[in-house]
Amino acid sequence: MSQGEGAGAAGVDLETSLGYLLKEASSSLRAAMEAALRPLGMTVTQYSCLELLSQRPGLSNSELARGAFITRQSMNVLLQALERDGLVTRPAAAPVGKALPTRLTARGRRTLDRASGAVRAVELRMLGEMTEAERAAAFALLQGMVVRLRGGEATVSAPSAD
Amino acid sequence: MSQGEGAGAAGVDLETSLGYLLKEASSSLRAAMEAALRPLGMTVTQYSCLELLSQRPGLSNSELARGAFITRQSMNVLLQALERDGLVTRPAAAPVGKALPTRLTARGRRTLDRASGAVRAVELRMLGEMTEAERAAAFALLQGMVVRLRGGEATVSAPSAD
DNA sequence: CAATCTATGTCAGAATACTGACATGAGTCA
DNA sequence: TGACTCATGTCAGTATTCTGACATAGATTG
Repeated sequence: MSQGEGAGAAGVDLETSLGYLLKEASSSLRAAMEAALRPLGMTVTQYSCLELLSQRPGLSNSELARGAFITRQSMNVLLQALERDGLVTRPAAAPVGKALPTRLTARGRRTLDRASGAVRAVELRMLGEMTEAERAAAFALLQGMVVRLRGGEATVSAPSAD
Repeated sequence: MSQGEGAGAAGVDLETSLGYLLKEASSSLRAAMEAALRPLGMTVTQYSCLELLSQRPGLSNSELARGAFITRQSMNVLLQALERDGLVTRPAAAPVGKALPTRLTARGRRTLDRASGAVRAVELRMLGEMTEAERAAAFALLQGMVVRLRGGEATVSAPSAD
């Protein structure tokens, strides 16, 4: 049966699997981002958090966690560190409910600006010579995969970001 | 200017970023695989290791680590557990060099067979109604990204054709 | 032959993310 | 109003992965 080399029938052929290649691409991207952010003393997750806050000010801890694809507990630890370092601010009390709207400080924005350039360079390198049509095709194909994997769930619900 | 909502010029627009979408897709795939493997009491990394060993018997610890996109130290921890549970075997002494060729046991193969079906179902769901041409296109596009990301690190040159 | 380089396996500690749990605030519904 | 459900923030413990370090085996090089 599939006991020798060729395990392509019952299993997933790693040579041609889109899932495996997707993981490889994501791993490569993460490694490249880590290398680009290391000189700035920043991790990928920290950058993701700051970038999210830049484009969607006032996101709560849970919303940031979903946007960075980690749990809200992990994001909470990260936010506490960022708050301690003066990169973000959170009100002591929630204006409504329990959600604490987080915002970048001036220092946080400056830190993000440096990192954002490095990350954009990585993304540009990744895109390379891809044409606009190819980028659009890749975007559509990946989006389709996400939709089917999640069963048609939305990504990050964008609340009224003031 | 770019400090409010629309930070599309200096940074990376998360709404249209292929990198962000790539991370989202990988996260979705991992979550789906975890959900599929949880009933079997197996993690994604464990499955990756067993699948690699099935298709490439005799891979060493370091080779498995590269194939699963983790460090060889982490893979070593995983292999020790798999060996303890009787799913894989490693010779006590290296036949050549220091590399220890790892192989699946009968029990490991049975465990993998169950998991492999579950994972293949996830991949099929991810592919959905994609045509063969679309799959090939996605594969080629992702492969290109990997090549460019792994390629130059200091040189952002990337001789563009346009 | 000897020195050097590279790759590997492994141990130990640190960093990161996750699961479990609890209390709180808001919305829903009888 | 009161019970119920859901989402959130947070604490605590666990699990996984990473970085650093060391010794060893083979290849390379002079």
